Amino acid sequence: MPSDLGRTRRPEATCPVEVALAAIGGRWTTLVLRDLMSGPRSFTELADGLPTLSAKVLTERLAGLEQQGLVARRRLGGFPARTEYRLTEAGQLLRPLLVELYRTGEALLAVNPR
Amino acid sequence: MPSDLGRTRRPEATCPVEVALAAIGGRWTTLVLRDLMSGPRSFTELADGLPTLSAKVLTERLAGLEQQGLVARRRLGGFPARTEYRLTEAGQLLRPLLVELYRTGEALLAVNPR
DNA sequence: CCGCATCCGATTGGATACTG
DNA sequence: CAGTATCCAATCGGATGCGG
Repeated sequence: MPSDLGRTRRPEATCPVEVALAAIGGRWTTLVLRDLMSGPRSFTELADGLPTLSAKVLTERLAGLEQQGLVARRRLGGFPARTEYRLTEAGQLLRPLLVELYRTGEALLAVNPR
Repeated sequence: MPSDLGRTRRPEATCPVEVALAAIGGRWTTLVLRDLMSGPRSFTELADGLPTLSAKVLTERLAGLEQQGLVARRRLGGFPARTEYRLTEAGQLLRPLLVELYRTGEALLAVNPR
């Protein structure tokens, strides 16, 4: 955050903060990212780790992340078909942010427990 | 992020990550927080800094932040009435997260420019 | 100055059923 | 296994107008 405090007129897609928010935005997204942080996963493996997440939303999240260049899809032939999802180099950049989200949440809970 | 990778079944409100996301969630919220980071602001000062933000949404954001204990409201008597909003101690805890959001966004833009 | 009330269109996420 | 296709309820954010 340089010295442009208080100057932004509206949320712009090119603002770094907005870019980062877009990456982690949407329900379940941080959980999907967390699972991918520990290594490549197939569609079903991800779905199994998040049992109450519908296939539609998982598809949407993965498509969004792929479009942002954060996740790469790899179709593996054979039958049954398999698809492997893994974080790209760009996706790895999100790790410190997820850690900071966790850290901040813990600090908030310590101050103001529920 | 301890070793509970891949275990969460659904987004739970008590998860630290969800707590942090709730704090910064919603359009404009990070911009409102950024303006408050540099000191107390009145309703109109905040609105002037974010000209395309409707009063309704600003009210909603401030009410939400207040309910989470991140922002404190102080009514100043006199006429016209004045209300001062400032970050609480808990709200100050969000500063490193905002910095990290900015940092991460910059890094993403460097890898994958728009 | 500081909001609240109301309405409304758009987006979101969940449920369900079906396909290559 | 890995999705797509619909449909639907709920939420969200923007616009406008009024009131303390």
